[in-house]
Amino acid sequence: MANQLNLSIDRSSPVPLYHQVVQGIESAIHTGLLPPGSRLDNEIDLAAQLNLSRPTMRKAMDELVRSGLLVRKRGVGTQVVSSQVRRPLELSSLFDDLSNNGSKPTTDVLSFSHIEADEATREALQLPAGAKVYHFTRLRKVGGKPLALMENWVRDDITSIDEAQLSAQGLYGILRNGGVNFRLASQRIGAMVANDYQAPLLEAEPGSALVTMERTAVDDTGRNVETGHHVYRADSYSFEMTLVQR
Amino acid sequence: MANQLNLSIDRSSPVPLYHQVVQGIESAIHTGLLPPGSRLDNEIDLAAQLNLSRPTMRKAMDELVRSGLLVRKRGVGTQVVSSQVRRPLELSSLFDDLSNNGSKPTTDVLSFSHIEADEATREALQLPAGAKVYHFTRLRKVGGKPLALMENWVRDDITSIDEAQLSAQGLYGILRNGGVNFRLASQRIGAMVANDYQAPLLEAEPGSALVTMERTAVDDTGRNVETGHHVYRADSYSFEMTLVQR
DNA sequence: AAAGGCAGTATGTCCTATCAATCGAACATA
DNA sequence: TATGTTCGATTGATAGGACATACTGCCTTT
Repeated sequence: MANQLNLSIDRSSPVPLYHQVVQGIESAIHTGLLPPGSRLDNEIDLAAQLNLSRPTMRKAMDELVRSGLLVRKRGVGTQVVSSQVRRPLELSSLFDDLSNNGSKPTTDVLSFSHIEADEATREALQLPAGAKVYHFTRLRKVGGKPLALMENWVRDDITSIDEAQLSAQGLYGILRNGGVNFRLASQRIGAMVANDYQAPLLEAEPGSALVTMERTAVDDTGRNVETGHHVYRADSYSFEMTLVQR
Repeated sequence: MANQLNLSIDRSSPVPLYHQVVQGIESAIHTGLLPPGSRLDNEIDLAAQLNLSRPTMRKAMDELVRSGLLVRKRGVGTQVVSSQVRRPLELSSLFDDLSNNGSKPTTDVLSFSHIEADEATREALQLPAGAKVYHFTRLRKVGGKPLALMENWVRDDITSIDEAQLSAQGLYGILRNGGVNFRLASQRIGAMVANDYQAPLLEAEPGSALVTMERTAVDDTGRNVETGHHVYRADSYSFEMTLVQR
């Protein structure tokens, strides 16, 4: 059952070969060339078809398995997951998500200060006593409708931040431009009801449901760069993710 | 800077070598032998110290990077993430999580039926018209306090389920015993306020905040085995996870 | 006809080997 | 002094081979 997924591999491209394969198979799945439930050729044949080594092919398939598009079973084979899977939850910012989605998010900076970190912030960002941080609250709107209320604390020894930047682009964009390479974030998602401060800002009724998210992000040098408490209107936002068995 | 993380690798063990390394480094981090922020020896030296090949060592470190315990930087090295990271969100059930946590969860089966799947369920489980499913609602308590209200639909062509089983153990345990190997799940987390049906069952005030979760789980043959809508008391439950940059 | 064993097939693990890309610091130069 | 520049160190990518293990279906045996 040779399913010709005529991918073209460009060896002069700076994109790693395994990643080209990932993209090729992803698009084959999305275009329907590889329908849900269909079986792929075995790793060795696929590698031979594309003139790749088996480890390279396996690395590509590993990624696809981890991202939830494929399932593998020893002795049997590899097949496309039957249902439409969603993108796994990746390390990205709300601003990026909305922008990639074609929306045009806007940001109101509600407060901005450069202050000495309190104990909780020092704990979250692993800062010594007396260290200063940027502290600000923002209201994110999309299509004129408020979506999220965000409060953040950012260490100040990486790049400087001002109010104008925060209005124009997302926090993660600013920090990336400042040379920060994010590697991971730990976050906690919960729920609460809108209080009298949040409700009018989000143009919601007091007592309506909000999704809460607390996040601390770490860069490639191991520093805790940023921590924040965000709330989202529950009727406009939820977290989608794909979990993969290890 | 040779940090002797005197791991012992047992080549006769059925546990893969790379996984032994993962466990060894994990425990070294948790016991403080590898303090946060410390740098590991380079991959080649580590591999030599443990008499492993570099790819095997790399595979182990890949897992640790993906799980958020290590950060790597080309040309520089690998170091332990400074903060205490939480376990990444894995494919597990609430029952397992609570049991592993030392709690003793109990389950009240509120309703149980074996019915023809409605359209939404057929869509979620990719079932043909006329297929039957198990449908049930459960109330999960821990320490006598209600925590979660769960409604599930399970395809009936894998293993049979009855009310007694559901009272005694978690759904995932039943299905695993029935030969199901879960591979992935896609889920969506949001928020709502407790309605008049949910509130008394959860012993919460109507209008209090609930965390909502919808999940569909897929097994190693690509079948959508189970889908469910769960709500949790927001004051007792939240989702913690670690996101890793790809 | 049912049960058990066997072989084929596919993924899982592990190895040696080599080159590329990138970072940081030491060094040389204007 | 300030600014490039080179180079060692380290991770990233790719190749190809060997053997292990698990699943499926077929065939044999009872």
